[in-house]
Amino acid sequence: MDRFTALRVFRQVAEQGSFAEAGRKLGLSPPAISKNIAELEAHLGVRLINRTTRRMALTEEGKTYLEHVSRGLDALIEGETALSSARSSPVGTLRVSAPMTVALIRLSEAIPEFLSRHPDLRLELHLDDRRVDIIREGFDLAIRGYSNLEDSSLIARKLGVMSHVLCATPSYFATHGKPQTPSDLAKLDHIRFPHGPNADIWEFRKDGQIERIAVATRYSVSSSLAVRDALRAGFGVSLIPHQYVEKDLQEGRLETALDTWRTAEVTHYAVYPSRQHLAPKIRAFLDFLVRQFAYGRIADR
Amino acid sequence: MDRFTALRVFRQVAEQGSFAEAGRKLGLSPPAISKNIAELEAHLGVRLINRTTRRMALTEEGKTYLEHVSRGLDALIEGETALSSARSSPVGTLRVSAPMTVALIRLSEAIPEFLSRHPDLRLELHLDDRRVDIIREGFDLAIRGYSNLEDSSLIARKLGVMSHVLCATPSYFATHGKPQTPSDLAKLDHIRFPHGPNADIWEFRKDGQIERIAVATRYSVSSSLAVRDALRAGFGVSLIPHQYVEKDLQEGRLETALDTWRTAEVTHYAVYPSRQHLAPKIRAFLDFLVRQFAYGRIADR
DNA sequence: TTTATTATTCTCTGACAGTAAATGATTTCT
DNA sequence: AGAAATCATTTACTGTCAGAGAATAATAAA
Repeated sequence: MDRFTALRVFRQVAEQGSFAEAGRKLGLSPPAISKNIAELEAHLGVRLINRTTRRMALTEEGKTYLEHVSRGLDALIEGETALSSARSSPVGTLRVSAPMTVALIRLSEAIPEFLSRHPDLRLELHLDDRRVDIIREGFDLAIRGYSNLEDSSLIARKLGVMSHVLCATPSYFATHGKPQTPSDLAKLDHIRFPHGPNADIWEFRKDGQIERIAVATRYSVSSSLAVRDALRAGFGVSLIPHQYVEKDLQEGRLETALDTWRTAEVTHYAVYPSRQHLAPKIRAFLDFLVRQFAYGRIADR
Repeated sequence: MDRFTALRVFRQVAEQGSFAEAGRKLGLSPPAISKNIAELEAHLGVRLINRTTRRMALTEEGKTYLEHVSRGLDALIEGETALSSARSSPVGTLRVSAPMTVALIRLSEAIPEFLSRHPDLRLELHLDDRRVDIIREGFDLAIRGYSNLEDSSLIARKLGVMSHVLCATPSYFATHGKPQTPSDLAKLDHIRFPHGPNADIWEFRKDGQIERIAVATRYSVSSSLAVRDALRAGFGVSLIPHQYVEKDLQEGRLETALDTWRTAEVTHYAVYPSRQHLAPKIRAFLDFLVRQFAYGRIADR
């Protein structure tokens, strides 16, 4: 028996005082009403409605049951309406995990405007270079710089690719010699960034040819911004996203090398649990991300 | 979709934190759990549970929905338990309609004991010689002295037969002459009781022979007890249930006539709306009635 | 690695909710 | 008064759907 409709029928009948009228309101045939009431009574073992063909009245038990049923149905319906706003517009709290540096470079400036565009949205942005378990920790979305996450049942939306450049200060190159081939790097000091796929091996590609350099380093630091600081201080060379050192290159603080070689790339993904019934708040943030990274790509020029 | 089970599944999954475990508790297979959740989400257009094969967590919307669902289901379950007592023992208020005189003769003495036997029962006994519409006026049961009520959809339980006697005061018979045949009644004063099938025609039967007397009367009164009072005052003759004048006959205040003729009978019925899911409180009162009328029949001897 | 558990998809089947037509009962209209 | 209309219910009947079973994919633990 479909209890839910039986209960709705019961309430409607009680309100209308008529089987036929209840049937009309609910879009059901009179036999359906009869059957629902009869089955509900059979299930409860209690007569709810005294009725002849012409008159009907709730029994005492029917009246008490009706009160509970009404409260129950109202709560359930209220629950649906509570969700209807979440289904149609971005509301609620959005929990997002993102790597520190990406967030600082790509997002943090634009977030205030994003939030002011969605006044009913609250954002919890957790900046963390860890690879978080978004289900366990309850994140709606995470940004990741890993490319090999297609296996999971999660959905990964590609946001953009960050090309890396090899660079150091002009003076460092002046004293240690500017490398002409990847193998020249062996003589230099490497600053290591432990996250990402290129932590311990730097790859350089040109014309189908691949050179791999083992990273030997005295300084490993898990933030690209700290890597940049070390570069600026003239400590050595490193691979770093072009974006992060754009200004330094323009203003001559840093200098690139091996420009003709293609090297490491980091592809950023937005990862979220499911494509089905994607909440508008997630949808909105996804769109925001895509826009931000697209804009960033132009700035990469 | 069966919303009721879907909601129960949803709550169980949320409580257990596992689809499989919820399935075990509810006696459903894993696919059934999956499907229920998926269909519920489809109906709402909202993702309620983020899940991989190994981990699951309610979404923000899922959490708010769960609260409503829990409240709703609790109310419904509470409603069922509220009825369970009414299904198993006589509790609540019992509304009964009965003719004044029958109630006084057969019931009122015994009712206190009946009520003390069922401490959770309240009785509203409406004494009214009217023929009430038990559905419209919300009675659980009515006692009627009419025999021709088999047509209705109501249930009629035969309680007992009251035989009538023709009587008057000895002095009345002395002055007006004691009737030897029904036709002798024409000369006497008739006290009329308007309810019942024998209001205007008195029938007398003997040996397959039927005599009918048209009642011509100056005094019609709708209570048998008032008829008795008029008889005692020597106003005339009347047909009255033997039971009502038992003492008067024993003590010589009244006297019967035409004893060899069979005359009017009133059959009393207990009438109630339905045999299906008969409430214990009604059941108990019915049993009480049957017992009372059976006892009364013995007293008729 | 293997093994075990979990969620999901697919296919299939029995049950069942609903409809239409017919019946019985009662009220209201003419 | 009778006739017509409305109402609840019963009886077939049908299309749908909820659930089980087997198979698959994903993940965690041993």
